Amino acid sequence: MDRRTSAPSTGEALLFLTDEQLRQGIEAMFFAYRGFTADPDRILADMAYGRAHHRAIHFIGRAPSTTVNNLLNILGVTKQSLNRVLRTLITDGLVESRVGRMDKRERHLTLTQAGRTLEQTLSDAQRARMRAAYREAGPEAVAGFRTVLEAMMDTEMRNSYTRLKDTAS
Amino acid sequence: MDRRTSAPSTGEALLFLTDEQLRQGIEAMFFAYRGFTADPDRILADMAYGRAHHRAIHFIGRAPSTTVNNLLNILGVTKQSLNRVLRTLITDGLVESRVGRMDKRERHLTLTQAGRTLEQTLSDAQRARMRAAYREAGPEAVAGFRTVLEAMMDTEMRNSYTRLKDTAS
DNA sequence: TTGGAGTGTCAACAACACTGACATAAACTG
DNA sequence: CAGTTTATGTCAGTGTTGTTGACACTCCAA
Repeated sequence: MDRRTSAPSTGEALLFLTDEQLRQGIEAMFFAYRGFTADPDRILADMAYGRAHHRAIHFIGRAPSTTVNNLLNILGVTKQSLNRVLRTLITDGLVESRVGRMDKRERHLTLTQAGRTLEQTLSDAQRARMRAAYREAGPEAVAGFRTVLEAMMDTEMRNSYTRLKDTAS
Repeated sequence: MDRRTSAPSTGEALLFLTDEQLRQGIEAMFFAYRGFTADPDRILADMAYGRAHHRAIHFIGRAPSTTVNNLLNILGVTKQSLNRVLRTLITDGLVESRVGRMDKRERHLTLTQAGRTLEQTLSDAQRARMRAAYREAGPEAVAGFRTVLEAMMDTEMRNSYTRLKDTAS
């Protein structure tokens, strides 16, 4: 292997990473993400929905009764962009929007039964691919996979990610 | 909510993967990919270019003298979509298009000096993040990361990926 | 009461993907 | 050579998803 170590200033091992190694990682992310989204995209193509709808449905299903603002932070888009998506989902009866009890400005978003059904269909497809990849790679690889991905996130995204992970029970 | 998935029927290692574990992997991909593209996106936002230009520049720089058709296969977009991007890059003097010697129907694409400069700027930013993530995660995690990503790709993409990896030397 | 936060909406626009149709030149094939 | 296929370019139209900017409304808190 072309990995060399030298006297580290801290306690950590000092990793020398060639541009070539990094570029392979970059390309791996590019090609893998295409596969990652391919299955839900195929399903959504037949409906009037796209990837943005999938994301909204996923995170509403994940954290029911979440507010619009919370969803905005997770998705990292403008409220105008999210609103367009939410409006279609609400009028199509996939998402329910309830005025908050405490703070009546807030809207709490929950999947309807139809929304849960679609969410299930989409995530079944995505999980199937993820499961196959995990099985093929093995548990140690999966742990490494998760570790690198977490290190690659921006701080705020890592916070969102961790918060979701911890509220999972 | 600790539903177990079915076990593999063959003699492979028996991995029990809960829906929750898989969902965390899905969300990790989502958040990490945002970070992955954030730095080049920021740079490109100031110019008249977007992510599509970055991808074209990356793969032309990676495989100089590649043909349009080859690039189409790698990027997985329509020729109309790619052509729009290539046209701007060529007229802006970042990419050179030469008629093939053997087959004069083909156009061979190469980065100009200006193109290489931009490519360097963009990939420096992306590599910096990748390097930081790799260092933080450690070599075993990196190996696992790559293994899982490869397993997640569609077959054709994995072929493209491997071909690029092997021609790197 | 005033200021600000949370939300919804309108309009305009840009990036990037798609389909469909057509044109051109070169290469291949019978 | 004639006909077909391949590689590429281009035009026109459309859809999804993102952006700004502006404005209105409700409600909370100082």
